[in-house]
Amino acid sequence: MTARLIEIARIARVSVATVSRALNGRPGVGEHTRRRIQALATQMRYHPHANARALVTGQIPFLGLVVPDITNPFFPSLARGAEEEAFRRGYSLLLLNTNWAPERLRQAFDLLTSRRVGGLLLAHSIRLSDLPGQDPEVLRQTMVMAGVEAPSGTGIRAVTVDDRAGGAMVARHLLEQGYRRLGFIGGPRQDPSCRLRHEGFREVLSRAGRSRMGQVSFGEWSVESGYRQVKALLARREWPDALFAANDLLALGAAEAMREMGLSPGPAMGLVGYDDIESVRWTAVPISSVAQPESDVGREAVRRLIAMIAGETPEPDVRLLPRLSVRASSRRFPDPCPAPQEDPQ
Amino acid sequence: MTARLIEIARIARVSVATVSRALNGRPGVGEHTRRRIQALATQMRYHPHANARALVTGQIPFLGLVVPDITNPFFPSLARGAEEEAFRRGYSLLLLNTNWAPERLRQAFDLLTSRRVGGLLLAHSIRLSDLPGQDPEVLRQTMVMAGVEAPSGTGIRAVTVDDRAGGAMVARHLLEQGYRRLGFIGGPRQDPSCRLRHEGFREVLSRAGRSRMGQVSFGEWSVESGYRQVKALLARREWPDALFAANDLLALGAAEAMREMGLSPGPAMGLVGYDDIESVRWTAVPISSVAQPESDVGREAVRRLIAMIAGETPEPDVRLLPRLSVRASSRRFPDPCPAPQEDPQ
DNA sequence: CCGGGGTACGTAATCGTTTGCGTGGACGTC
DNA sequence: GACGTCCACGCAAACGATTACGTACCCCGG
Repeated sequence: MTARLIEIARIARVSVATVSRALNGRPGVGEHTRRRIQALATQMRYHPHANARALVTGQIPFLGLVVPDITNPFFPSLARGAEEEAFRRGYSLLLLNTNWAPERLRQAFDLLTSRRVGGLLLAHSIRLSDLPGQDPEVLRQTMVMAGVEAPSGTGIRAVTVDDRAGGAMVARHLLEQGYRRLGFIGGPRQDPSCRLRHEGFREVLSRAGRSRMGQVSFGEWSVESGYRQVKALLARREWPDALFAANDLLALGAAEAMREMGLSPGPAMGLVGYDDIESVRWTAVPISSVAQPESDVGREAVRRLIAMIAGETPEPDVRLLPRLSVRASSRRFPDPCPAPQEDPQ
Repeated sequence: MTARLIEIARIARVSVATVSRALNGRPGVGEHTRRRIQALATQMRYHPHANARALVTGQIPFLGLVVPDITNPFFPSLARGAEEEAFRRGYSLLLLNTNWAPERLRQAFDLLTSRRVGGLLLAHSIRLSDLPGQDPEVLRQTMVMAGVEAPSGTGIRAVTVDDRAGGAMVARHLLEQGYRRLGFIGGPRQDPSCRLRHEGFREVLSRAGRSRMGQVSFGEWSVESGYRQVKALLARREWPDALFAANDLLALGAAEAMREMGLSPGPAMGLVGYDDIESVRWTAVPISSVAQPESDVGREAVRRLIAMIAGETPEPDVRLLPRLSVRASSRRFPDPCPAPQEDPQ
């Protein structure tokens, strides 16, 4: 048990009000007694009771981070950035792993209404139907989307990554490397990320001449799907000479399919993935991939959320830029000036 | 703003005490008024104010999970298991990422003294010197180690994974596959995990005949170190015909070194790693590895922590068993009866 | 000598619950 | 008809802080 305010007050022969003022640096306390009280407090190992303080001030020093699956490597980095920023500002971060269960998503909002958290960071794609009977005005003031678009029309703040720009980067890179016909394999056709990555990719290609666009195919976000899509693609007459896989799982499956056809990613057929997960560095031919600034997403989202809770108007929404990690799977020419070791361990 | 007890009370024309009793299912309320109040509560969207309740009951519905780096794939799985179990029991899980800074570790304990959390899950190797001036008795009642040994002599509860058994499994597997001289490459010599994995490995070998033990070497937990250790090993006269890398980063480096020497993991030279991170599935030759039951560690640790907080005596410490994922890097003979697809995506 | 203003502190209300204790009425028993 | 029991409910004190307001005192100017 740590000491209470009242115990310090009794020993110092003053009222609790004075002790509170002294320790919080508020005016209205003599310099002498202030020192005396502070000394006493550290000596008695006083720590303010966070709950009691929260009850009266109305400030809740907790933020909730809602993720579908913390095991997915995108989220730990996001969590790391968010946690760091939150702690710096005196907040603690709650982890909520919904495991994709709508039920768990509801519980996350309950945390808001039961005042366990002061705000919510949603790194979880949601539909409007997932917000049943929540006051939209409240949501707008206590929620920030992190890494996903806000449901349209809700006016909820969001910090996202520019998927369209990512897709465009890939297209430009592949063209620069001299690839001629660029194919695309994706996840679910209606998934926003998938759609935007595809659009960015396509736009660059159409500016470079329509003939550059190879086959396009969609499926799921899985290794298996990547494998199947590539197998199907390579069964046709005309092959692309490079592939953009809209996520790294797809890319891993694609690489495997290519290998089985006696084709290895690289000069013969370029391959670029998306997300830059660890695994793509360790395939037989390391796979190029678009890296997302997950930590920054977390950090920026927290900054906005805290500002909103404090009643300030947060900075406007941002769309952070991804970065392309070029590896052997999409290098047609040996690097002219060998860059300083891209993947140092 | 959600409704308060007092507002419900006014409308129902009863006292707050009655409302509280009605909603919490406590006796002392007539069946009729109880229904009336419950109906009113749901209609008015009442949610109890967790903080206020916590203040009077003294129960704090938060647990802290302290990890050095959530980005390390061991911890998300642990966090997942812990979060799931905690939520099931009505607790929320705080994420504390120390980033290895002792300063941040101190802050974690402050959360305990300032009553922000009711207990701490430490998935973070610590020394006694990291617990400065903490009352050891308090720690024993509010902390559980998860995945790491407790500092000896502290009597702190711990849920760990049996590293010695893991090492032994590897040795037995390699011998079964017909490998003759087994080498070992490790992380820091004084690291407990490294030491135990080595001991388990060594014990099995010495029972199988001293001659089975090849070279042993230590370094750091990194790809780079694995690479260097293997290069050094293969510079000697007598080669082992299989290697146990005490963690997967080392194994990845080892595989790379072997490849550079024109040697690929498999029948020619066996290789087994430890931790079973995603990346080892995607190397040119997929690498066998010892998988740890991280989720179970988290879950079991939470169960014990909650029991302790509730004043019950928790179940005794456990040492969970790891599981070996056999892949091509350590298969000398083709699988006689092809098991049902080990790594389905 | 009186009054005004500033300083240093205490008193008490407040945040939203839970809970021990008191009380009035209905009901049953002798 | 008096008395004891129970039940359903209200009253008020907690929990541990913050903070508006009141008050005693000192100092200084007119």
